Amino acid sequence: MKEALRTRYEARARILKAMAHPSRLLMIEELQKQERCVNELTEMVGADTSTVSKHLSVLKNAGLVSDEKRANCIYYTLRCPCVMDFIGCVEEVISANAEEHKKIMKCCKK
Amino acid sequence: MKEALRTRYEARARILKAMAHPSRLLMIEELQKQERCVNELTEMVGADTSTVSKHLSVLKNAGLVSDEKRANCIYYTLRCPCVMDFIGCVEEVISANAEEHKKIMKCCKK
DNA sequence: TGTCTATTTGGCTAAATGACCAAATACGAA
DNA sequence: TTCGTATTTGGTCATTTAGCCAAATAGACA
Repeated sequence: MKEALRTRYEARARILKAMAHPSRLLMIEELQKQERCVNELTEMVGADTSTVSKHLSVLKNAGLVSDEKRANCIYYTLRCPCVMDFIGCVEEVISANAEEHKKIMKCCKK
Repeated sequence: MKEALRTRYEARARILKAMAHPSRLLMIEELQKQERCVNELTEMVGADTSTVSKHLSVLKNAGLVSDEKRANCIYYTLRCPCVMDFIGCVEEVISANAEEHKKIMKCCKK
C-alpha cells in the first residue's frame, strides 16, 4: 500500500475507532440531541466520572465533539452531526445479520 | 443505562470496531468495487497472508463481508455497500479537524 | 481565603488487538 | 496418491484499551 494511501486510511480508522465503543456511541447520540456536561453524561452512561471523562477526551481528540465551559460546567457538543447517519447503515448491517442468522437456524432445524 | 439499550449500543460498536482499522478499510473499499480473493487483498494491503486472513475473518464475523469458494480461491464480497457512505462523513470530520488545526496554528504564529 | 462542585490526570490491572512465523488444512490438478 | 497453491489456525509478544480508585486541578461563590 502506498504511503499516502496508508496515511489516509489511518486517519479514517482513527475516527471510526473513536466511535467504536458502546458508551461513546450513547454519548454521541445524546449530544446530537443537545449539549451535555460531563456530569449528565456520566449519569446516562452509568460509569465512573473519570471513565466518562476519558471517553470524552477520546471523542474530542478525534474531533467529534467540542467543549465549552459555562457557569461551573463543561458542556460538550457533537461537532459533526453527520456521524449519526452512520448509525442507520450500521443498523442495516445488524438486521441483515439477524436475517442471515435466522436463515441458518431454520436450515439447521430441518 | 438500561440493559436493552446497552445491548443495542454494543451491537453497533461491534460493527464500527470491525471497520476501524486501516487495512480493513482498504479492503472494504476494494471489495466495494469488486470481489477479491485473499491473495489479491494480501497484495494490496502488503502484510502477511495470515494477518489479512484474520482481518477478513473480523469483517466476516461482523457480517460486513461474505465469502464464496470458486475454483481454487475464496472470493470475498462486501455485503452492505452502504458502509461506504460512512466514509464521506468521516472525511468531513477529518477536513473539519484540519481546518481547526490550521486555525489554531495561525493563531499561534501571531 | 477556604469550601464545594465539576472535571481531569496518574496509576494499576485485566483484557483485547494486531503482527509475524510456523504449522495445519483444504482442495484442485497432475 | 502426491504435489502445490490458497487459506486458516495456533502460538507468542508488544501495544493499546477500558475500567476503577485516589489524587490533582479549576473555578464559583460564600
